[in-house]
Amino acid sequence: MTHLTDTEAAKPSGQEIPPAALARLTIYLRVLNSLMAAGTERISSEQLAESAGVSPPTLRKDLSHLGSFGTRGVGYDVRLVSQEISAALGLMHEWKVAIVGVGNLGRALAGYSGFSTKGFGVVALFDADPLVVGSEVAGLQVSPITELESALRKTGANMAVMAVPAGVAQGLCDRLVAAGVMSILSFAPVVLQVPASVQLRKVDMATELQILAYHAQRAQETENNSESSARP
Amino acid sequence: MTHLTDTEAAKPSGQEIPPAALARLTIYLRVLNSLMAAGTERISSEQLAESAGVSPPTLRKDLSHLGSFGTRGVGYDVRLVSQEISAALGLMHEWKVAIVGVGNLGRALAGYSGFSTKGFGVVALFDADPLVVGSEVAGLQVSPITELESALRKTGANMAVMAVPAGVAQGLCDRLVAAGVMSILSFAPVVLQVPASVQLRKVDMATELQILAYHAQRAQETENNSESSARP
DNA sequence: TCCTGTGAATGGCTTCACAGCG
DNA sequence: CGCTGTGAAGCCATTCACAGGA
Repeated sequence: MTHLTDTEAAKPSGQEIPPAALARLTIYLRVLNSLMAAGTERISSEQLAESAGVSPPTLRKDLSHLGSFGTRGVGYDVRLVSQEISAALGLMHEWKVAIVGVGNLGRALAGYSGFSTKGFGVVALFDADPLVVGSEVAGLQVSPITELESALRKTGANMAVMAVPAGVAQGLCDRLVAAGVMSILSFAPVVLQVPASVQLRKVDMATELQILAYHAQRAQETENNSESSARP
Repeated sequence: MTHLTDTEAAKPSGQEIPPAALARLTIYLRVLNSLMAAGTERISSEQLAESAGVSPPTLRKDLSHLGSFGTRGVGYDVRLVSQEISAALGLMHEWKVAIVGVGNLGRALAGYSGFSTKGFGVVALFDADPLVVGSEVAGLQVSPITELESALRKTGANMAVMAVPAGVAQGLCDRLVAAGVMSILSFAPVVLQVPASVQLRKVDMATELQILAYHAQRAQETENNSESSARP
């Protein structure tokens, strides 16, 4: 009753992939690609699951969201599964990415080799600093932030990565949205408000470290407790 | 029946905080700290929830994991809640962080101002490149990777951030674990294998972009379908 | 009366065991 | 016979509506 989009009901292409499964699919894709580079042609769910750090049933269930393309009694064709995941994730054509903010982080992102090999191409760089504007980074000339809208249109960028200070993030984010960018990845340590139609993802190092600190503290407390409370 | 650790059942201090709630708590903390800097002393769950981008019930439930320190009919004391979250996350004492890999990314991380103000201090930098070793980054001298173990011991680092190429990540990770580091944040685009006792978190830009691509593709397909399918 | 705190219900993810096909 | 594919069950977390106190 919930999904009315099935025209044939043969392949689950209209189904939405659960977020947790989606994140894992990207991991499988990476493992498969490195297997392919190493010349491996076939792999079982058990081996692939171990390489990806998940349980075999989880792996099979995740792949089943895309369809059934394994060979029973044998395993998976590495190239085929890689291709199917790529297709499901929308990586068959290249996405054009603009990087906003060319500090150390922006430079690191611009030079990230994983970009070009995996369906993403950096097409524009922006910065507000006059000393940085005009310089060449990773083969691209840095544009002034004043030209954001025009350069986005000219390059046809449809994704943006924000590597800017917290204070200016929301303003730039609004400009990106107004310019028609529907997918944004932000490294700025602030909560950004965007319309529901825009996909926003956040990478936040402070959050990650704080989560680690929480677990580390818990581990220490448990240790202390088991020291002092020698009693079942 | 599940939790047998309650000695008094008054304050939920022995309870484990659900992962999703934990991640949100770090966001609340950031919002609260910026409110505090702005001089705000009180805030309602509704306002705080909006600033953090969550629903009010979610916020209240999350905070209830730490105890009850709001005033009914009034709201929350900004400073108090900030302090409680900090205590729960283990941020009352400073964690000593070593950064492994001083490329553009490592440099960006070393210079990240959020570190010092929020319970984390960078105490050591490592790199394999002889050209980088010995140089000063963010007020610290870069040590050669050969001195990893000795420098970790000397500085008392108990957390590590890895900003290294995929190929060398597992080897360095093993060395960190062997040296007693129990909390690792990795930016390397590979699946790292660690003992269950070690907390490993991963930040993966490729994964984030791929997830964005998936949603962007879905949005496009939906758009196309509603165009062409006037009626099957 | 207001806003917080929480118990109950919903929904989704993971796990399991078995069916299905090469 | 081996390994994949999947339906069903169990479990966990989030969500909601209401109770509870200042």
